[in-house]
Amino acid sequence: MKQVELATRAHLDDMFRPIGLTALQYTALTVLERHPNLSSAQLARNSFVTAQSMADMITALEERKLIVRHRDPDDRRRLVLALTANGRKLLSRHRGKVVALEEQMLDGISGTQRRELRRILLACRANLAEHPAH
Amino acid sequence: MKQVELATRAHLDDMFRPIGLTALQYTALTVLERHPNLSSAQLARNSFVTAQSMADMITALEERKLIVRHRDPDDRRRLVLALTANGRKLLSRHRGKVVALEEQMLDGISGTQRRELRRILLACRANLAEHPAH
DNA sequence: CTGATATCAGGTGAACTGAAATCA
DNA sequence: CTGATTTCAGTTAACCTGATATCA
Repeated sequence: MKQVELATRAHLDDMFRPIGLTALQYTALTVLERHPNLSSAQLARNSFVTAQSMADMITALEERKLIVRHRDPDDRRRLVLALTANGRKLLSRHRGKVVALEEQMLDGISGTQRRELRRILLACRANLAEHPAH
Repeated sequence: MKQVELATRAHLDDMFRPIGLTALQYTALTVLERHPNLSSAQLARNSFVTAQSMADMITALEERKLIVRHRDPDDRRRLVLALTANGRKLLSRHRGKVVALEEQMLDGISGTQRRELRRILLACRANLAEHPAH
């Protein structure tokens, strides 16, 4: 599992190095695309990392003008995240290459098996979250 | 994939923190158990990392007297790795807990599906290694 | 000479803990 | 007061590149 993740990240890092983005930053953007108006803390929980870990990435993406943050008027503690037009443009510009990489990784694996893989990974994640590591 | 790996490592790190071992160090020991007499460079390739990255871990394990290194008489460049009695004892002492964690992670997933998962992960790794990220 | 192994030195990304401020 | 969010500061594990020495 780790080796697949490592290899995938190396490929993605190569892909995004020319535009100065890491694999994880790109991934965070795609999460924000699917789930708009998350706070940094929610995004961290979604990614199973601490709020502090997520903060660095958020700051970098904000400096690159790919996301913006604004206070939630209903809960003034929360800083809601949103993609900018720049962020959306960047995603659509690179989506094809990322899909192609996914296709390379899953070459020879049927649609049924891909759905099975997805289901099993989600189950593993849930099973490990039940008795959290401390 | 990354989240499952992260959660697994967090659990393993908690499990081995009392004896001052990281999850990856434990994993390296299990690899050496299954494949005795590997060199550090072979172990690195096996794990898809550079020889330099592996070196730190090897040094730590040697200092802990869990492995020993000795020159291969047939090829005096190679430093062959072997588990010590201490290393083997440590593995057998903790195997049960690690198997239990694996069981927790795979709870509700059938034997057939587990074999499928393994096969797919190996295929993904091979597919990503074909056009390496330089 | 080329290529593999090991090692030394230095650097980075991406996670962590701890502590403090803000606010529901 | 308790609990969630955000932020500041410092730390760590586990990677990396580059250079060098040994040896097949």
